[in-house]
Amino acid sequence: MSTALAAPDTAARILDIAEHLVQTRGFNAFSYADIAAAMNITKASLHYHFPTKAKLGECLVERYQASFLAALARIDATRDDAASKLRAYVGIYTDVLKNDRMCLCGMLAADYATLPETIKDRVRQFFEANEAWLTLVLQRGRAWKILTFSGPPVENARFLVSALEGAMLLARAHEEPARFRSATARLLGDFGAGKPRTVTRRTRV
Amino acid sequence: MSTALAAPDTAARILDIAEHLVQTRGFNAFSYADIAAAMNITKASLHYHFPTKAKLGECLVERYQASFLAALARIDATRDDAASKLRAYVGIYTDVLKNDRMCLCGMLAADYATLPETIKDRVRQFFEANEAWLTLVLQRGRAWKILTFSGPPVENARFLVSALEGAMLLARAHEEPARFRSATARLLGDFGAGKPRTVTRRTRV
DNA sequence: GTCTATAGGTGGATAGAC
DNA sequence: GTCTATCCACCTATAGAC
Repeated sequence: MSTALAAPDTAARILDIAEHLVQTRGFNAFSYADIAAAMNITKASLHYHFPTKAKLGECLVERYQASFLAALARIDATRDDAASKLRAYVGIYTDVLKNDRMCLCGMLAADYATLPETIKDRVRQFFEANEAWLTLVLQRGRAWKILTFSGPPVENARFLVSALEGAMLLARAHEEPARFRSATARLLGDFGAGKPRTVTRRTRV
Repeated sequence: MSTALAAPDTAARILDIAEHLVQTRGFNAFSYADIAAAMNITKASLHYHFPTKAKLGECLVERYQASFLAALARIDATRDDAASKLRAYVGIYTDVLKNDRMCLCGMLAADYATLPETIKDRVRQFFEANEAWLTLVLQRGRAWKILTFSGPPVENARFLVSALEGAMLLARAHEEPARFRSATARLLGDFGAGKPRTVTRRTRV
């Protein structure tokens, strides 16, 4: 939120680069050497800021979740109805994919079995926070007759998260971001949160 | 299809173990040493059967796709209506997850950026074959008024695949296979392919 | 086909100078 | 905070004996 143009501190820059590497390659497919090369410093220097790769991973998820929760708070502050909130939520994922990245925690979910316990815990916590927020949005959206869906809100929230993560995963594998747009349009439509005004044309049958 | 009880040949056993490792840990988180230890042979012996890890990966996807296509052919041969076919298709994924495995190609989709080109090609081919089969099922299912959905069949097929992969991914991270069941029930219901008779109880609102 | 032995590289991590 | 230098474990892969 600061308007200062000061260069980010070293720890933050390390996290930026590591985050990008994990989101594109996975936790087991990047090394301290990769980060060091990108920053023009040595591997040893990295260990001063993050003693182990496990610690680095923990900080990575922690920061990612904080930034995600901040985005959710902004949505709550700026969007009135549940449909608009849902569209904004999907928009977060869309922005992530725009940079050819997978969701950090979606990627870590694939690496899950190989992660240190501390990181596993934080990944689960990330998804639970997402589901909790979505559950509230769905509950209220249905109560106010803005959103339409059947079944318990929490199950629909979980379905939304997994469908979005899966759509990101496949869109990346096909190198076709358009597949993600198609999936989200369908998802939002199912919940009665589509945006008919800005849709270019609606395919019929 | 043979009824012989002969021990599988070495190459096949290697593939079995490698497949399990990739499905649980990912392509970059297993080594020849892991396979060698599980088989009580040396790493060098593995290289006789699969000269490089890239070749091993190719054979892995090739075999997986062949077995998947065979399963689809069995569905076509034994199931009449599109709804039943769709449920059987979801059943394949359910069986994979039962062994605490992720779909092989779903896992490789996460590792995608780090894969050799030859494996990338095969992964995409796997998903395209799935989408093609599903597209046909959806087309005919709607034509015969057995399945209900809106939009082009191919987009719905893609949505199904990505939603299933995402549901597997998240169910594994939460260590709760029940989440996958919930997601598939919802998916099948959306397409009018639910199985109301065997559902224990249907949650209402 | 499987072994021993080894090459050549990279992984995360540490010690200690500056 | 960053460096050089180094450690040891592990990686994929090969050569050549059996």
